[in-house]
Amino acid sequence: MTTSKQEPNDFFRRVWDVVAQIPRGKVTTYGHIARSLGVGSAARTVGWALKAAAETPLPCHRVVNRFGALSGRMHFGGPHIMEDLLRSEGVAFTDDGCVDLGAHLWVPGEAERT
DNA sequence: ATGTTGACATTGA
DNA sequence: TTCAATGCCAACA
Repeated sequence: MTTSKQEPNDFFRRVWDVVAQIPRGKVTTYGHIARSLGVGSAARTVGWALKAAAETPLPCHRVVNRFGALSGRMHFGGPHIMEDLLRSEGVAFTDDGCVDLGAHLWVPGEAERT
């Protein structure tokens, strides 16, 4: 008790849980994560969770916006960090500098299919 | 304490 | 078809 409730609410934890399940070389989008959580519209909050996840061991660099653009690359401590990380994992980029979702888009739940 | 912003997405007109 | 408004949750001013 006491007070301490420093840990974030379940929402953040759920987002982190999904992000932690993203396989290497794959990427997912905020909307798919939000949908997997059951909210579907809280994509913005998912972004917040990722920002918090920036200080966690979660592969937040595998999460991009719906266009496959590395929206949060600026929060990694370096604008090229995210891109370099994804490339290092075997992710392909388009001429637009976005991730090839058509080749690396991973959806939560599809992998849980026992 | 309240209001606004923010790593977005979806729906409505 | 394209443009605008709304929804969600948390942190910051």
